[in-house]
Parts: sequence; structure tokens; C-alpha cells
Amino acid sequence: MDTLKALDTFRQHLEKYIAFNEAEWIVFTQHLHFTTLKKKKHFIEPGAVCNDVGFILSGSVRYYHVKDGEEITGYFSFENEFVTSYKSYLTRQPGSNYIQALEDTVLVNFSYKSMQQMLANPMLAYKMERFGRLLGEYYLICYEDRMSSFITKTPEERYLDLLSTGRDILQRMPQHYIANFLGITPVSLSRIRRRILIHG
Amino acid sequence: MDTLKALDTFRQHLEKYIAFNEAEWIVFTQHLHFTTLKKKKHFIEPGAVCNDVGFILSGSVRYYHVKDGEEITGYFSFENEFVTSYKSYLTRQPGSNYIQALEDTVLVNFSYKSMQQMLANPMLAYKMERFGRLLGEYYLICYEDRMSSFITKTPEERYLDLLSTGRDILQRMPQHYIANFLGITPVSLSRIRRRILIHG
DNA sequence: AAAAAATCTTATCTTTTGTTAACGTTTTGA
DNA sequence: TCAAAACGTTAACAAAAGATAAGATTTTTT
Repeated sequence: MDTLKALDTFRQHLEKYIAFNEAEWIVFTQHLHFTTLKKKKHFIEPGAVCNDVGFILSGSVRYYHVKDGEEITGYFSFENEFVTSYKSYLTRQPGSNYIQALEDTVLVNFSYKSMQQMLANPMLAYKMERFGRLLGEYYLICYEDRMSSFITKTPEERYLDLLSTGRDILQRMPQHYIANFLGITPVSLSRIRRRILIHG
Repeated sequence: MDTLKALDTFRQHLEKYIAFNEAEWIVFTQHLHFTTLKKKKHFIEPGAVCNDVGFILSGSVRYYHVKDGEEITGYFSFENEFVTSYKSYLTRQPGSNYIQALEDTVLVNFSYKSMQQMLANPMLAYKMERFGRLLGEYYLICYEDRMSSFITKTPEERYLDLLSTGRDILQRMPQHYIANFLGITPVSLSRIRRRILIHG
């Protein structure tokens, strides 16, 4: 099965956070389920509670808000990254954040309920607490960097940063999503690009 | 001693995350140290690695960046909140974020080294992993909300939000710090306040 | 108590962004 | 394959924000 290869990939990436022995891995995998999202289908529908943490095996998603009927894209995730609406997942309430596949996307997920069960299972509890801590810390650092860039930089500077380090986003996301991600309108991003082209 | 009362306060707040039994608490407290920061003294000096997670017993701090020689305030913490420069603390590298007391501030801290020791101590490991997870998750949610507000709202809307929920910040922080916190200049905040006064 | 520094507002001018709309191109979907 | 939708650019104008400086008031420091 291809599923085996996918599980192996997932396990390898998990090892950045936590290494399972064989017995633990068997129990852990019993809580996993695979999902395929066709392009434009949702990982979280507007208004829904986020029930899963997913790991993207292939494909990509965008996180978006809705304001005055308009969609505003706030973030992206790609293959070999986790995806969840953390606040909604943790609080069991609908978030302000929805998640949509932008390509056909294959995921391996575990549910909130599964996570609670594993946290309550003496065999896995310690490692799952640790996994949760390390994963949370990883995303905390991402957020810290992203907040810094909004506090200290102009949209143009953020775009220049993206040019140097945001290959996936630039190459795989439509520009109007990128504009939102930078905190500006698509028209404004188009102008920034023009400025950059003409000058330095 | 007043230290006892302070420890008790801290323990009570910790219980939002984790409850220690007496034996655990004794070991945990051996890793704590108290600090007093006079107004304008630093919790983290520019260029320094953040070595501690602190809990503010009284007082307040601001987090700030330096850009082009200018200080830009990105966040605040008040009594009964934790304070740390998470990325620097976790990565053991200097951050882009410095922390300064804005009033005489009393803290109870534990160092990175202490935390590692507790995480390696079988007696405390599980609870410290859990504590780390829950604390990280708490701040993750804060960041998620704060990022949303930058992606979906105008500075004026963020200021209006602050008027309804940001009592401490509004009452205890100078306005030019609040302006930075909202992502704008002090002059711009002054104009926003004027607009709000005149109209709705 | 006096001097210095910090704070906030206001004014002026410049730059940037938002809004709306038009246009051509590309992609999508029926 | 063909019509519809999505996408990116540009233009024109309005609104907002940045930069700079001046001035009044308050706070801090000496």
C-alpha cells in the first residue's frame, strides 16, 4: 500500500518532535485517519469547529477569514506541515478562521477526541504531552516572527522578505491571496511590485 | 514572609495549567527565584538571550523592537501574566525583542536550565511537559487572535477593540507605546482618537 | 525648585493604501 | 470547446498613514 509510505513519511517528520517505539506507534496509528480534499474543498467549513490536527502529505491549503462578505487569506500550509485552526481545535468553538484546499490535498489527521484519549492513555500520555508542547512551541515561534514583521515592517518590506524566503508561497499561491497575507489589498501589492521593478 | 504569599499567588495561577502536590511543589519551588526590576530596568537587554520565564507578581513590562535606532513597542504584560521572549528562550539565541519594566515590577522566575532539569526529572517531567504544552497553547491563542486583528482590521478598528477590552493597556501605558502596539505611529493614533471624538 | 525629558496634539506636506472600475489574459468548468 | 469566472495590472480619486516640526503640558530628574 501507498498508505505505508505515507505513514513512514509522517513518522519521519514527527521525529522532529517525538520518537515513538513500535508498540507506541501501533497505538498512535490507530488514531490516525487519512483524508483527501479535492481542490477548493474545506478542511474547516465556515462556522465549523476544527476537529482535527492534520499533516499535509501532499497539496496545500489556505486559512481565510470573512469580513463584510469578503474572504481574506491569512496564512498557508504546504506538504510536510501541520494544519489546524488551533484556537478552535483547543476551545471546541467555531473559529474566525476557515481552511480550504488549494490543490488536491492528502492529509493524515488525528481528532481532538483521539488526542484526548491518547493524553489519557498512560502508554502515550507523556509523549503526547511532549509532542503537544513542542508542536505548540514551533508554531509560537512562527507567530512571534510574523507578529514582529507586522509591528516593525512596511508591507513592501514584508513582500521583499517573502521574495527572499517564501518560495512556496510566491510560486504556488495566487497574488491576491499573498496580498492579504501581507496585510494589504491585491491592488496595493500590484503597485508595490511595480515600484520594485522600476527602482532597485 | 511576603515571599510565601507571593508563592501562593503564583501557585494559584499555575493551577489554571497544572496542580502540583506538596512533594512536587517543594521541588518546583527550589527552581524559582524572585526578581525585582526597578522602573525602566530590563528583563531582557537588547542583544541578550532570554534565560527565564517570569511570572509578574506586580508591575508591568513592555516588549519592544529596535528599528533604525527607534524603539517600537509590540506587546505588554501585567501582573498575573507570564513574561518571556519565547523564541529566544527556546532557541537560546538573542531575539529581536527586548523587555523592559514600565513600573517597579516583582517577578518570580524559572530559568531555561531549571526547566530542562525539571523536564529531565522523572518526578516532575510529565507535569512540566503538560505545563509547557498548556502555557504554549494559551499564548498560541493570543497570537492567533492578534494576527487575525492585523489581517482583518484597520488600525482604527483595532483601537476601538482596545477601548472595549484593553483597560490595563489604555490606562497604564503611554499612548505612543499603544500606537506601536496597534501597528501605527503615535501621530496617527492621535488622529484616530480625534476622528472618534468628533464623529461616532 | 528648576531644568530636562517625555508626552500628546496639531499642522503641513508626502507617501502609501483603499476603493472602484476598466481592460486584457488566463484558467476553470460545464 | 466555449462561456464564465478568476486573475493581475493600471488609472483616478479619496482616505489614511508616515515624516517632520512646533507648541503646550506633564512628568521626571537633578
